[in-house]
Amino acid sequence: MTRPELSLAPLHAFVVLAEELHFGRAAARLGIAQPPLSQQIRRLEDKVGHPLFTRTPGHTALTPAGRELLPAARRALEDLADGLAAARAVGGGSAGRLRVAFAASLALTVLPPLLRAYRDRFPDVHLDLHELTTAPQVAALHDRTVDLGLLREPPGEADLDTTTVHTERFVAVLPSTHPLATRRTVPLALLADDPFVLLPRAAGPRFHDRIIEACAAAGFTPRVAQRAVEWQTVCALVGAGLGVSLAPEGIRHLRLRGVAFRATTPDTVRTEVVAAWHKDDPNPLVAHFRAVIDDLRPSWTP
Amino acid sequence: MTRPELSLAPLHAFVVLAEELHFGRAAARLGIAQPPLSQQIRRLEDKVGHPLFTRTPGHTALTPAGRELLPAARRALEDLADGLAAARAVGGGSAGRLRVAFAASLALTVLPPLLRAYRDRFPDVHLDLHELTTAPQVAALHDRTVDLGLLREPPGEADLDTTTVHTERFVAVLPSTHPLATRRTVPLALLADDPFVLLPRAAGPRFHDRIIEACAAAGFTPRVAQRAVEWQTVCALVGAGLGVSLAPEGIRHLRLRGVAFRATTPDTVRTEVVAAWHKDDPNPLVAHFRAVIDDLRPSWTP
DNA sequence: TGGCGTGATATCTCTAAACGTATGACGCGA
DNA sequence: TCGCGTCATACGTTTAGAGATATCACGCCA
Repeated sequence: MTRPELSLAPLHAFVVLAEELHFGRAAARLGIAQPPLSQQIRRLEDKVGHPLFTRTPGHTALTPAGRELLPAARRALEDLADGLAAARAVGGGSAGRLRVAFAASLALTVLPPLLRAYRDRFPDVHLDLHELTTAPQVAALHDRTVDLGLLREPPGEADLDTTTVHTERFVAVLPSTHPLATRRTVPLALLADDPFVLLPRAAGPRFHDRIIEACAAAGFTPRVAQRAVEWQTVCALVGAGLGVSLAPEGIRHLRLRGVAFRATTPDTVRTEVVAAWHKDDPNPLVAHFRAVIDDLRPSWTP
Repeated sequence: MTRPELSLAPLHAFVVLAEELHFGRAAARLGIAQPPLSQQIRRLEDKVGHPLFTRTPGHTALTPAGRELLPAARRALEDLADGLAAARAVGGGSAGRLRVAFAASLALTVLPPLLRAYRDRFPDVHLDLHELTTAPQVAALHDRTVDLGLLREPPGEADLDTTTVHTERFVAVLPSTHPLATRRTVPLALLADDPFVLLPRAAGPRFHDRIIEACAAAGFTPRVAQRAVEWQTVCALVGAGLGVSLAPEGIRHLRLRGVAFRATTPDTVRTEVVAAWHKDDPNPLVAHFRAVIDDLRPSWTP
């Protein structure tokens, strides 16, 4: 790439003159007087080294050299105008690409309204969605393969900022044949002797610990009979009678046969859905997504 | 087309910096000090309205907006560099398109070496060749659908300039059975009583008149028994015994069976092949073609 | 032949910005 | 904690060129 020999202003004048083929009218369209236009064209011709127009009295026409330069000039001007507009759109956050990771269970609850609201406001932003559990999300945020993550419980990493999207109560997941399934609400302590089906702790340590804490507060340590990586599987195992479980309220949307979801007491035990992003990420799309979260928060936390 | 908001110099700096991702090295490549580069980039960012680079100590990187602008800037710079080079080539006459008309009979004689020499010297010039008789050539030169014409006898038009490419003697075209075919040279006067086969006068009035004049100088007016639009046909008709003809020496190349070409006396009667072009045509390709004609002229006029 | 239209020229002003030197801020690694 | 690398800032100089007005040159047509 070599140093540019021309400037855009004279090239614009050139293009306009090539369209008008009349110095007076072209100057008017450019909003300048006629002499400066003559000068600009002359300077341009000096730089090119050859005349670009033939000026016969009463008729201005392009020379072959001018005809050769015209399409290039036009393309360059259009490219730059388009590129500038695109850069502004991206810079202003009204266009671009935002990479969002989310925990699988959120696809049933907060994710759809969030995406719909965001898309309504920024239709020119392309969303790359990645379903990931907590640990991979943190890693992805770390090496910048993802701009924003939606996960259960704040990850507590120094270089990540978070905001709460939503807090949920826990529900007890019971086989429908379970004696407690006849009650509307289940005190946690009554589950002390049941075997538990839980997610592996590594998938989301903080969330897992929250469950253990809740049980501890109720006076027992859950006996884990089985682990499964997805809520779908956890609930299916519960339905098969392998045990009970504690799950965020949103899991109710799964509606599996043979599985009952019951509110638990005390209802002080809650779990958070949070958004996380790289601290000081200058990407305006991230800020916009956060704004959408802030706007929607009241709508699902009554 | 709207007024350009950017200039090329800063865009060039932007592209170089985007390649180097290092202000010091980019400045060195641009041949300037580092502070001016910082300023140019800052001004550019001000115009765009958003940062184009993230400057974290030890690392300079493109922002999404910068990534968006980069290809447009690169394309614009390349387009203009290419366009400028092309315009210069065309303006300097080393490239472009030259439209040449020629009389059909010249395709056998002067045209091939002329085109070969021209093409050797200006390989990037595209030649549009049109076979036309004299009158259409003059018309085409007039409305600029042709840049240069090659024809027999100067057209004598006020707005056309001409140069002689070549002068030729006339040869008698005889059936090989004709009594005069036994001679090496044929005095024109001996053809006084033969019927003539000639081109239509309208195809090239001056050339036609030249033949009539030659006969008049020999003391007779040719009796035209037949007209034909092409030399090929004229000679075929002569071979068929419909008469004799007078033709420029170059027609010998036709070499038809049953037709003899014989030199004529007096040899003062000659015909000119001329090139014609619009007076004051600024097209350098025309000038170059004329130069090639001038260079080649000695080679075929001994 | 004298206006009219068109473009070129002359001259002046003014500003943006290109560039340099000197220096400051800041994180990072020894 | 002290350099070092890296980029930003401050400030001054210089220049290209964009713009204006006034005027000239020239062909054309009434």
